[in-house]
Amino acid sequence: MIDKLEMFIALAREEHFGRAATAQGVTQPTLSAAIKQLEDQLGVMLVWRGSRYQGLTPEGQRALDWARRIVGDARSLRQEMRVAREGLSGDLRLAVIPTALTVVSDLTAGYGDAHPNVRFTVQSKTSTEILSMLENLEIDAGLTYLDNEPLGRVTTVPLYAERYVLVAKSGHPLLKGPVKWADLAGVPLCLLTPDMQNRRIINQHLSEAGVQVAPQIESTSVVVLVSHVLRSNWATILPVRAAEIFLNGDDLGSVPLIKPDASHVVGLVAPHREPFTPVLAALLDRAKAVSELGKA
Amino acid sequence: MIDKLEMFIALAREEHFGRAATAQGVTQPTLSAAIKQLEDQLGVMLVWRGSRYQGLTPEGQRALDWARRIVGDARSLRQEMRVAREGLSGDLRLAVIPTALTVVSDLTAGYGDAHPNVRFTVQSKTSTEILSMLENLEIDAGLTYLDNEPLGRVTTVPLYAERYVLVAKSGHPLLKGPVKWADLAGVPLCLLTPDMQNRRIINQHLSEAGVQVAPQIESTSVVVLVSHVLRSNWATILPVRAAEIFLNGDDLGSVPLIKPDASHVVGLVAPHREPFTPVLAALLDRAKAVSELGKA
DNA sequence: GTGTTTGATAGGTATATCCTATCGAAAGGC
DNA sequence: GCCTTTCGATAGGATATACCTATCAAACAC
Repeated sequence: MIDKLEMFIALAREEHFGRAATAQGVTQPTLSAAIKQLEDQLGVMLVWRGSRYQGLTPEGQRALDWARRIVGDARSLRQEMRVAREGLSGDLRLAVIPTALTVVSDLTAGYGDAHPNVRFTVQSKTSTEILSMLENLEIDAGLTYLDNEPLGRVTTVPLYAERYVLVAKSGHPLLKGPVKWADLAGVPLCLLTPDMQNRRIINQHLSEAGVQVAPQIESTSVVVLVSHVLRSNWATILPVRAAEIFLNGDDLGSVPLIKPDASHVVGLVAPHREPFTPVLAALLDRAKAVSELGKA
Repeated sequence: MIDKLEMFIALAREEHFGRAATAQGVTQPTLSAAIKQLEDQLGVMLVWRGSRYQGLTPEGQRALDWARRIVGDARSLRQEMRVAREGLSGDLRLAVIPTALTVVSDLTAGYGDAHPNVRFTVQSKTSTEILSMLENLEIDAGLTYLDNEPLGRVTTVPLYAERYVLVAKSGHPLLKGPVKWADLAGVPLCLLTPDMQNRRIINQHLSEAGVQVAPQIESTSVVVLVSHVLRSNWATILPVRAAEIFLNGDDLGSVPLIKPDASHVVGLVAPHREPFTPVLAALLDRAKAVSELGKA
């Protein structure tokens, strides 16, 4: 039963029998049979059938919610028993927005010492991807914005409030002192791609300041932005936490962006499943410990 | 996996391999093997083994919590799919304290008309039995006291506040007007057995009024109490809701018990499992509709 | 039309499940 | 102290389930 629910979740995620089967490490006929058996046992059709996958029926959608919960709880049970057996261990899968990647080390630093048997897997993803991966049980926790987009049924630990700086090569004319958002009109910029929430936030502040931008370079990676800034006169806008790792040498400079003094809360999100698994509970504790904001 | 968790729950409940196997409709070797496989899969010992059942290990206790949740959710999934298939139907298992048995018809009256395919099974149980049956998934909801004993993780809908009356054969000298608890010293009484919470509540009020009682008749059934009252000069103490069904004729009389004007809240309790199954959600709605108290 | 993609079907084999029968250890009766 | 009963584990065998490979039929792309 639980195996079939896992396959059902995989099918809903991949929207493709063959891919879902591969993801589950079985062959396509096995997965097809499993879905059919699930439908027989539940007595309802879960998937619209044509010659190809055509989405879930309404019942399938409701069943998916239960399946996610049941499978998630079953994994929690197994994990908790493994912890009882061999102490905190296993793999903790994180997905993180690009501008918060440097914060991961704040979390792992203390954690890794205390629990050397816990491995971390960190992926860089957009905030919407993070939420959907959380739903699909593909990650255990995420690091993303807490105050902007609807989050769903999750536990959150606020970590810090993003503040923005303009980053450019040393000597750039705007690096003299704090820069207003409105001053950026006409400044050549490179920014994250518009599917990233950070970019949407920046767009919003720019447009509120009456500035139109058409960045010459867009990327999903902060490293790409900074390396372009280093080799040209382009500037970029980054949260302080994302920028400071590049500011050790003399090549780059940064100044605060003001008016408004924008601030967006970033924090840890995890599925809300009481009680938390020990590995996740330890991560949440660690997050609360390093948080700059009020304890949740 | 889920079947094994069901067997594990049954074993924890019955504390006996053979009985648990019977309860699950399998033979004892099958259940023994299932538990052993569960232990192998989880990699921990769940049950203290001797030549007989000796309780759960600490890991077994934790696993039991998860097992209850997983099995409960799996049942919810199946029930919700059945409802999607054939409308509200199935069996709704209730356990009720004896003094609230007459209230069940308030709930079922409207419910049965709207959903004729839902069957009710109603058992009379003590409040502690109700909570443990709720935990063990043996019932879907209960009717019990809400304000006295710790309830655990459940949803509650308050229904009414119990008020107490003295019930005796017409002509009994105490039936002239309201009776104080303190007036009951020396009055021959028959009461519920001390394992019932109602009796503990009554004992408390009596002892606070300085009255010692040693009932000649104790029973777990209100009917037994009333039939004794009818045939003798004994009196009994009952909540109004439990007494009024017997007060239609002229044979019995009742007067309020005052000083203090005791009041204890009775209501519906159900496992807290979001979202609720449709059948249970309908019952909770019905309970809120007939509640005399503030809506929860 | 032709080739490709996609999910369903068929058939065979390994595995898992569940039963009956029986055993050995511990507990209980007298 | 010995005998009986209770309880859970074990053994062996029949049945059901799960999963694979190979193949098919329908829909789509061009």
